[in-house]
Amino acid sequence: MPTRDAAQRREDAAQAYDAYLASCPARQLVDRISDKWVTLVISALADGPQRYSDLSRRIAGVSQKMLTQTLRSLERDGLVSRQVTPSVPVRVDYELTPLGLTLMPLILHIKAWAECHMDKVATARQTYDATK
Amino acid sequence: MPTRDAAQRREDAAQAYDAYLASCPARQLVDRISDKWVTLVISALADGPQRYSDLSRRIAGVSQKMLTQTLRSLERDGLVSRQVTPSVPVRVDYELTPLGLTLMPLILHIKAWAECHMDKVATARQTYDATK
DNA sequence: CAGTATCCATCTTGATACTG
DNA sequence: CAGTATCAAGATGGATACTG
Repeated sequence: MPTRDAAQRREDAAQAYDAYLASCPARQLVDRISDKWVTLVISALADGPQRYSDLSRRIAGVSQKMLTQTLRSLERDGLVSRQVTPSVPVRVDYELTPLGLTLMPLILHIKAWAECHMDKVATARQTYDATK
Repeated sequence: MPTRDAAQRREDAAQAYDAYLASCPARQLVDRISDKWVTLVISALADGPQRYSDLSRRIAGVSQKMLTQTLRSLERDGLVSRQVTPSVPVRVDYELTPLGLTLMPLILHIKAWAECHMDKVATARQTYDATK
């Protein structure tokens, strides 16, 4: 009789994996930019500081909840800064931080790859779907 | 009375946004690499062809369902090829396609950025959480 | 203007069991 | 070995209503 059954081993593997995930910086970044709205917000802010209402207009289709949530998480990660002007009505501007700016080229590279190769991906999909 | 109420306008915006999403190649790519397992599978395959069982062992914590699902989607996108050897028991090897290989440098860049800057992100998170 | 709070549908994920 | 099928649970996101 083994000291560990299959379920136990699987649990161990899952825990080891979680630890790996938690310590893997690339994984964390991917989790970050993989958010549905993060890249859109960063792209929008690439043109300079924007007000909350500007962002919600530029990123059509985003709900207040998601926009706020995305901005909060980016602010928490130090990628975006938030500045409140206590006028009436209140005005809030968002801006990429220096750290956020270093992430920009990365997103541009992704865009460039996509623009070069996504047509091939689309073709591959059609071929695959037709074959299936 | 306006010809469109607020709900109507929001719906229009959402549809326009969907159309934008559907036609935006960068968006599609982000959707692709943002998958929880895609980057891990591609990283694993960076070292060369791997069998299904090898992959499931290297990417500890992935369920059969998710591994299969991820491999299928990558195959569909033309990023990974699947080769079946009809022996007994059957053997299946997965390998990056030329297209998949062009995606590699991108992922390496992401890794490089992460390794350089994620400590700052971690610090920013701690500061934010402490302030809050 | 710039949010917060709540509810609810849906999508995703994983555990489990079974198969050629 | 390399899957497929099914079901339950948690995460996700959007609609809606309200506020300093």
